[in-house]
Amino acid sequence: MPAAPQFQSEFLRTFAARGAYYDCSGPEELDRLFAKERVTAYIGFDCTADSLHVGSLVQLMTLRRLQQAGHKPILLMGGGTTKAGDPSGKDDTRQMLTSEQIEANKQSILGGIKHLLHFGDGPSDAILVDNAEWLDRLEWLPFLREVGRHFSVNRMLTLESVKLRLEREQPLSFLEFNYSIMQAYDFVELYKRYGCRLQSSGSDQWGNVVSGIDLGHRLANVQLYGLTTPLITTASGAKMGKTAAGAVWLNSDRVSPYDYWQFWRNTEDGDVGRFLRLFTELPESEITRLENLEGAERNDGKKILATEATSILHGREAAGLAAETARRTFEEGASAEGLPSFEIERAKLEAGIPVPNLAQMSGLTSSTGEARRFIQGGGLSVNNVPVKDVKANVSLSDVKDGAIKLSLGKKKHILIKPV
RNA sequence: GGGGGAGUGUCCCGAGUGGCAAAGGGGGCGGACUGUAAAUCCGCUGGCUUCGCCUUCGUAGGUUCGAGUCCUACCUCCCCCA
Repeated sequence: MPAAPQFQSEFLRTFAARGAYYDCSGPEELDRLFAKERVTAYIGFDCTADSLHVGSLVQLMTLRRLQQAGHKPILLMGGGTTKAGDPSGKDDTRQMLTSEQIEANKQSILGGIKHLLHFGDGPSDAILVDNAEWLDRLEWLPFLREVGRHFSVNRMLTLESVKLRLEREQPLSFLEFNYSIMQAYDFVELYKRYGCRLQSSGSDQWGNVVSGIDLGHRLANVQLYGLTTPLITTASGAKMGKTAAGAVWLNSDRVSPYDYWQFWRNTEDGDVGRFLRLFTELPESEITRLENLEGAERNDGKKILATEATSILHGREAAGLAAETARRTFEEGASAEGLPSFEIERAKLEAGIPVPNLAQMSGLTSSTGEARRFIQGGGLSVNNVPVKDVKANVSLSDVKDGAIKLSLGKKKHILIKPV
């Protein structure tokens, strides 16, 4: 990672101090620009799924910080680029999505991140645009003559995303090959429409950002800038936010605020300070204090990280609720109300249900076979007591305080409520 | 258009001689130890009405008591030639 320069402007200084800085085109000039005027900057997100996940959080935080520093963020939804598919970081061609799916994804993504930015007409209010607005309408030959002539295939072949596919002898369709041209075109289009001067992105998009800057010179005779953030990995080197259960999604219907809070609560020791800087807005002095706590006190830092990060995404109330549910569950061992629950007919329970079936029905395990294996490994508990026998039953007599607490390991719990 | 090669457990990579629920990794999950951490060790990592049955090796057929393994056609991809 390149060392961050000594920035003068408020925004870039904070950006770097928070650990979000990776690289930048023309750092001195961009710094002067930020010091002198309100900068319009954009970040694009593709609509490949119905929710973003924590991998995009650094980018979202960048938009938020721009806004807080009085600049103007543009949230670009890639309704158009998604129709091509970004080859970056993918071995295989993505499945082609229909326009309807893309539109539905877009709406869903927006719903999940609405707390993060303030949209409107004010000077530093965020703008929402969809690149399908212009990309959908392009005409093949005029586009090639106006824009395509500025792209050298020789250079495009050296783009990381393209090179990787070629080296691995993985297919790269012509459709995908055009992705970086579209992204470059977006940048110039946003300059023309909104005076956008800066594109921020993850470091993996650097090649595409630079293409946009070049195109700005050629089509609009303007100096555009790029600012990238580092790829966030955990202290043990794993890509953040991917588990077997899937990505840590931002939309609450995929990952509940409680589970989201838990995700941050389980941060490795070595990541606490870094994550507090990146994903919360606490002052540096407080972060320094938290990251220097020793031993078990480190958990205090993790709880604050969890609550702050959850607040930014889901609001302070939901975060507080998640924190309280976690406290009751882990620190008091109680069957806290806020845990996920599953309702079952009283009559069925009265007759007695084998534990593996109940685990499967409630969604705690994906199959009865899996539940059986967990029982054999001692990983499944009823009311905090490990189940010993695969054939064990639960019935009404196991109901305590209106529910049976079924647990998978120490962290996953579900309340079975008879109705 | 011609020639050569590849597609394996739906997380990924990858062995596989006609008897295979299919080696080995990585990743993930569970247990022990802890602090809801890391490291380490152990276990699990197709489904079910589980001492048994069912479904899996690109797709569809065929040969065989038996097919991931052999044959045929098709699909997708890679490489070379044109």
